[in-house]
Amino acid sequence: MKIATYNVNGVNGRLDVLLRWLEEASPDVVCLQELKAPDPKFPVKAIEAAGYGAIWHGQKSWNGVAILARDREPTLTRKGLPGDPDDTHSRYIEAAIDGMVIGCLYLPNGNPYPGPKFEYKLAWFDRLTAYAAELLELDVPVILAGDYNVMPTELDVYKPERWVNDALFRIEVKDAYHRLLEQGWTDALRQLHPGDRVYTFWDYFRNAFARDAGLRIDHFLLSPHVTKRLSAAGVDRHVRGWEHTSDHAPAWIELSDGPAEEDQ
DNA sequence: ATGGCTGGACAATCCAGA
Repeated sequence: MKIATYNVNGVNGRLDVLLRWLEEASPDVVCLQELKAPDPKFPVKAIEAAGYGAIWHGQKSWNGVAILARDREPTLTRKGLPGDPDDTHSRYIEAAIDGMVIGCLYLPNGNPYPGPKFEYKLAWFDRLTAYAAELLELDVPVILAGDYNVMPTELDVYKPERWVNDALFRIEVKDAYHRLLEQGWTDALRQLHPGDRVYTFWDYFRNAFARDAGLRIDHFLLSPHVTKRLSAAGVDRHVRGWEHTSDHAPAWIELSDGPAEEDQ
């Protein structure tokens, strides 16, 4: 089973790129971020024509998350992160698929630091961490996938010294990420590629992709049940080289078959 | 170090992204 996460940076503006990648990569489940579209503008017909069922949580202009599942309908289990009823951003959606809980998240960028956007990022992170603890208590397979807007270590940044005061690399944010991991989650890509530079984002400026001036900010966090099944992880970085593409590339993991086989 | 690029909402620039 192949599960992907992709910050598509505009689901309508880049629909051609999304469909091309779906056709090529054929993931079973896809977590999308940055739809940049309100609910009625989600391109559900094109996605269904490509063979995917979908649930989505959109918003005008910004944010927006969705979960796609090949040849089936994801079962919606949650829209929006608990902990703040006044939060209007569409940044979390969750589904039950194949006996797993799959949370798709778009953590706030938080720039500029310092400021209210940075404070919102930290508060959102705290809410995610509190909710993640509840998910672990369920003792079922859970995947929290998406754009975390944090480079966890220096290995995840092309030039760490340039980013020390950026909201994606501030110590408060890295600490929050590590506190989340300490609950018992596994960073799937880092688990299988402990020493490699594997980026998921290259900005549009200064020819960043050609220079490989990238960041690793899209992550899969796996609960213990899922970690046991992790067989591969990677990034479809060539997609970042396509015309009219997102500034992120799709990242993916592969899982071996479910608990029945694992117990043999 | 900074400014560079891109899309969306608008109908000229501004905002947000990372």
